[in-house]
Amino acid sequence: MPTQKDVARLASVSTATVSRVINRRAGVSCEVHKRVEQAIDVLAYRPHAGARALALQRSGTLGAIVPTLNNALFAQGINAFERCAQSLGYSFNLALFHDDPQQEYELAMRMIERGVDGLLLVGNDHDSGIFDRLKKASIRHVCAWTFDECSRFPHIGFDTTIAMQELVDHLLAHGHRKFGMLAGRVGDSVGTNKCIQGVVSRLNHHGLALLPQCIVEVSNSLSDGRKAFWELINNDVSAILCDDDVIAQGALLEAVKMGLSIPEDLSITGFGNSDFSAELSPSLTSVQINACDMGEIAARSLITAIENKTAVVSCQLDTQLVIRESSGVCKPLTLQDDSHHVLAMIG
Amino acid sequence: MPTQKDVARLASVSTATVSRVINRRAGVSCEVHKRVEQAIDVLAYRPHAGARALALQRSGTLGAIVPTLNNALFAQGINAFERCAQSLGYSFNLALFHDDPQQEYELAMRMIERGVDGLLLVGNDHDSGIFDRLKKASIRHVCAWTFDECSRFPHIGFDTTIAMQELVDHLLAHGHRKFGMLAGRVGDSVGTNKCIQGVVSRLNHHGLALLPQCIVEVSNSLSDGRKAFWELINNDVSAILCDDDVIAQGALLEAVKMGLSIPEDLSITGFGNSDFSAELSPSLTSVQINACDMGEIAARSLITAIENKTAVVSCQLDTQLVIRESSGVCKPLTLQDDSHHVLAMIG
DNA sequence: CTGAAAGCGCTAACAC
DNA sequence: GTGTTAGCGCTTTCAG
Repeated sequence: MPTQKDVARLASVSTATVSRVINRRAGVSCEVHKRVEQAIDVLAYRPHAGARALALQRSGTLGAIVPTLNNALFAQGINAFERCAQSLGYSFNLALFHDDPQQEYELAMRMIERGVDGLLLVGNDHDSGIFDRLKKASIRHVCAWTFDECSRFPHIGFDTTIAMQELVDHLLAHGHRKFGMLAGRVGDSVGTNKCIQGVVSRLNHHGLALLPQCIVEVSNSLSDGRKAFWELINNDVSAILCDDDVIAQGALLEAVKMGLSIPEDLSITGFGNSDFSAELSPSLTSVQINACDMGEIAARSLITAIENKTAVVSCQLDTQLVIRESSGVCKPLTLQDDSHHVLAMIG
Repeated sequence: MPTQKDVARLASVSTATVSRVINRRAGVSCEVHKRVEQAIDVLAYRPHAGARALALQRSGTLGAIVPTLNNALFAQGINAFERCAQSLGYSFNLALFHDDPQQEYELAMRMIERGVDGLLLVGNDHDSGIFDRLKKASIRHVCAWTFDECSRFPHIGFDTTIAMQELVDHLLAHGHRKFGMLAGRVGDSVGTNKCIQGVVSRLNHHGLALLPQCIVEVSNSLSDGRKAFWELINNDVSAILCDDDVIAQGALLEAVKMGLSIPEDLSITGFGNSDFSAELSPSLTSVQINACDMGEIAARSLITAIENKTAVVSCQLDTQLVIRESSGVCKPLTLQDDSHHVLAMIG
C-alpha cells in the first residue's frame, strides 16, 4: 500500500502538504493541490485509518453491541444506526453477544480497544464496569431500545413498561384476569424485564398477580412460540402477552390449529407490530414501535455529543397500541368446552 | 486512557515486556508477568487497536458491505458472519449501501482505509475497480450469496440460477406457460440478475420467453409485493416467481384477497423459505437456502486465507426446492372467470 | 504557502 | 529474561 510519503515524493511536496490536501485544510496553493490530488489518484492512495486515529486520538467509528440480528427490530434499528453513522462520515463496528449476555462486557472492552468514538448498547441493564471503562476512555454511549427515567445514563428508546401497562389495561377491560407471558431472555439485559415489569406492576395495581409458572422464557421464533404456547395453556390463562410478534404469531397459529377461538377462548398480543401481524387470521394485537427512528436518533445523538463535546441527550419515543382481532372479550375455556384437545390439556 | 508506557512504569518494566505479556509471548518470567498483569488491571489498560494495526500491518478486523439488514436473509448471513469472526478473534466492520449500489465502491474504499484484513461483498457483479484496489492492498475478499462458476474471484453462495431453473421446470411441468417475475433491485449487483437469468434461460431453453413487461422491480416488503402483484396480473400471467419470500407473500395475500384461487388461477413462488411461508394459506412454494451456514463459511474461509496466506476457496452451497400449495396445476384465468375484479383488471 | 520534526501507542529487532 | 531503539503512517506545531 502506498503511503503519504509516496504521494509526497511523487508530487514533490512534503507529507505535511499531502495531509493538508487530504484534510481539506486551507493554505495550499491551487497548483500544489492539483499535483497532490493527481499523485493520490495515480498511486491509488488511501490514508491509513489506524495511523490517523493514533495521531488524531479519534477514530471516526461508532460501535454497537446488540444481542442478535435475527430479530427484525434489532436488524431495523442497526440498519438505521449504520445508515445515519455512514451519512455523517462515521464507520461502524458491530458486535453481537447472542445468547450470552456475560459476553457483553468483553465485547465492550474490545470496542474500547478499537477506539470507537461512540457506543450503542441495548437496554438499561449492564455490568457497571462497562460504564466505568467507557467513562475512563471518555467514550460516549447510549442505551437504546428501552427508555427508563431512572437510569443515570443516556438512553433512547421506548417506554416498554408503559406500553405493556396499556396492553394489560386493555385486556382487563375485556374481562381477562388470568395472564400469561411468553418472553424472550427472561432475567437479562435486553429489556424483556421491562415487559414483565410492566405487566406485573399493572396487575398488582389491580390486585392481580402474574404467577411465576405463567412466565415462560422462549427464544424468538415461530416454532418456539408454538411450543411455549403449550406450556402456558396448561396453566389456564385467558390472555397471553408476548414480548415479540414472532413469538405471538407462533402461539396464535398453534392456538388456531388446536381449534381455539380467538379472542373468545384466548387473547394473544405481540410486541413490535411486524407487517405480518395485520395479515394473520385473526390479526394480532401488538405494540407499534419505530426501531428505524430509534436507530437514527441514537446515531445522531451520539455524533452530536461527540463533535460538540456535550452529553448525549436521552430521548423517549412513542409506542402505540394496535388493537386487532386477537384480543377482545374474555369467555375463557371451561371444562364444558367441546374441544377435546383442550379437555386433554387442561385436565 | 492509560498507555503501555503507564503500565510499564507502574510495573517497573519496559514497554517491550508489557507488549510481550499482552501478546502472550514466551520469555517473560512468571514474577514479572504477574506484576504486569496487575498493573494492567489497576490502570484498566487496553491496548490501542489503531497503534497495533500500524505496527503489525494487520487490524484483526473483517468487513462486510451488504445492501441492507431489512431482509431476513442478509440479516441472518451477517449475523453468522459476525459470530464466526468474533469467535476467531476478529472484530467486525459493517457498511450498508441500501438503494444505491453506486455507493459500494466508496464503501469498499473506506474499508480499505480501515485496514480490514478481509472483506465480504454480496453478489458477483461489482465495479472492477474494487477488486483492483483490494488486490493492491492485498486484502482478501469473498463474494457471497451467489455462486457463479464463471467468476474469477472467490465466492461462496447458492447457485441461484439453477434453483430458479428447477422452479421453472416445476411450473412448466404443471402446465404454466405465461410467467411473470417480481424482483428486487433489477439490474444491479445483488444477484437478483441471477434469478432473472435463471428463469429467462430456462424458458428460452423451452422456446418460451419472459416478456420485459412481466418483470417488475419491487422493493422487499409485503405492501410492495401486494402493489406489484397488480402490475403483473394485468399481463395475464399464470405463474409469478418472486426473488424473495416477503414479496411473494405480499403478492399471495393480495391474490387471495381478490378472490383468486391459488394455485389453479395463479401460481406464486418465493425465495428464501422464510418461516411464514409454511404458515400462509395457501402455503408458499419457495427455495430453501441456509444463509447462516453461508455467513459462517464465508468468515471462516476469509480468516483461513488470511492466516495461512492462501487464496480464499470458493464454495457452492445447496438450495432446495420446497414445493407447497401455492404452485400447482395451471388452469389460468379466462375472460369467463366469474371474478369481476379480474375482469376489470384483465380488460 | 511550504517543509522539518516530533509524537500518537505499539511491536520487533537487537543488544545485554 | 529484559531493556533499548527504530519505525509503522499520520497530523501538527513551529520555522522559514
